[in-house]
Amino acid sequence: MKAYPFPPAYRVVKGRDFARLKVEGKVFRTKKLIFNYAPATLSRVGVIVTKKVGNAVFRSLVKRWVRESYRLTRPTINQPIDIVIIPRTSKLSFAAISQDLSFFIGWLDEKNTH
RNA sequence: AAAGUAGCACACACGACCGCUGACACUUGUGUUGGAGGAAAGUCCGGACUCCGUAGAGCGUGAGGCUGGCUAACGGCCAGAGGCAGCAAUGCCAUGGAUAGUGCAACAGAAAAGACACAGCCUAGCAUGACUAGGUGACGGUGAAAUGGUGGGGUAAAAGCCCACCGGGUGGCUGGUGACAGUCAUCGCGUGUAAACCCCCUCAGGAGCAAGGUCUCAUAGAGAUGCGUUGCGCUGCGGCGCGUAAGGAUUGCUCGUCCGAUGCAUCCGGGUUGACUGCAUGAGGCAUCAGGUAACUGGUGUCCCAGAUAAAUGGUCGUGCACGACAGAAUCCGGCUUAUGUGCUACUUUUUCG
RNA sequence: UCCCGGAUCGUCCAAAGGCAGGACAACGGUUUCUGGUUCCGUUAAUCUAGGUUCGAAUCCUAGUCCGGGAU
Repeated sequence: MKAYPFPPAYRVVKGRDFARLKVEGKVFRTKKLIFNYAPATLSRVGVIVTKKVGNAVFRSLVKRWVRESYRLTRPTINQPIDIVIIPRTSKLSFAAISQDLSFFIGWLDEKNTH
């Protein structure tokens, strides 16, 4: 049994889903990331990295960081939810992304219990 | 040792665990194995490949431009010629034609391509002048550029007018495949700009993988092909003119070509979304032998080496060091250009020591 | 990914290879008791680097940035 699998089903892929999350979803912001989220039947994640973040190499690295940190924190999500993560700045690191993501999930958990 | 010139190589490595992605196996969720670059970049050139049969012919337009070779092709590469820069190693050059023609050369300057006028110099005349006639040709605050240059002879004053050397044009001879070089004779020889128009030579049909092809699903009509018919006037019954229709299409224009109004018959197509395909065995890599100064070519052996589609290479730990620059494939190749870290080799100049 | 177009004062536009001009804006003055209007003046630019040319915003080459089209 795999501990932290991350198959393609766990990703937001369709352009329609991105548009739906943008219109119907709610927004949560930290200093470095923006989270668009909405309830779903299966928890999924998507990443949008704009050109102001950096060049192609760095954009691709940021996407890998986001996916890796999501893969590791996904078991802590209690309610199924779709998330689109949008980095806001070029001052990023893997540690910062992980910290913000787990903070967002903790905030979400607390909100649902109340 | 310092400064410089040219070329080549590498692009953090290894191991463990957790993940991503292609292929192949079988026990269908495991295993084995492959997984970014020298520039993947810019999209600046050249091709392959695909579609457009209204893609033909001519003109135009665009690109290239010393010579010979290489190449699928090129604006690329190699070997040379000439010129420029540098003490040198070496580097750079859109480098055909300015007597085929046209244009332009601001300001300044007498004059900017017409060698004339103006100013000057000289001679002659008598009216002795701010004069007339003739000779002369670059001397004259310029200018980016001034009618080949320097020196001498010559003359009334001068001038390729004459001579020597240098430069240039034309013709011959020699060497070279050739660009060109050398040499002899001859001509006293009217600027620059062709990255201005242009002339000459060479090349180019257009669009681009979001090209193009196949399938599924839903919706509802339009298209293709073939055959026939089509008005009026003249008539020698072959045709001719007018009209429908002085129209439309053909990715710059012309010619040429095609279409057209209506009836019948036959056939079934179009767009959207998604999937598959195009799509990785190639003008391929490596080794070696042969030919060639070289670029490159040929033979033999061997290898298969990314293929995604919100888009695959990351995270953690350990060890080592130079502590890791520029930077991410998207149809594929050959170049060019730009960005960029480290190391090595050869050569040049200068200095010091032996 | 493929294919196009552009870059001139702070802004919007001009400019046959020969002094970069106009409008608005800004600033200073004039007029007014003050402000506005009017009038006068000033400041201010050729995306960058090379090349051709006597001379480049203009011609050529390379780069940088911005914008557009094709799903």
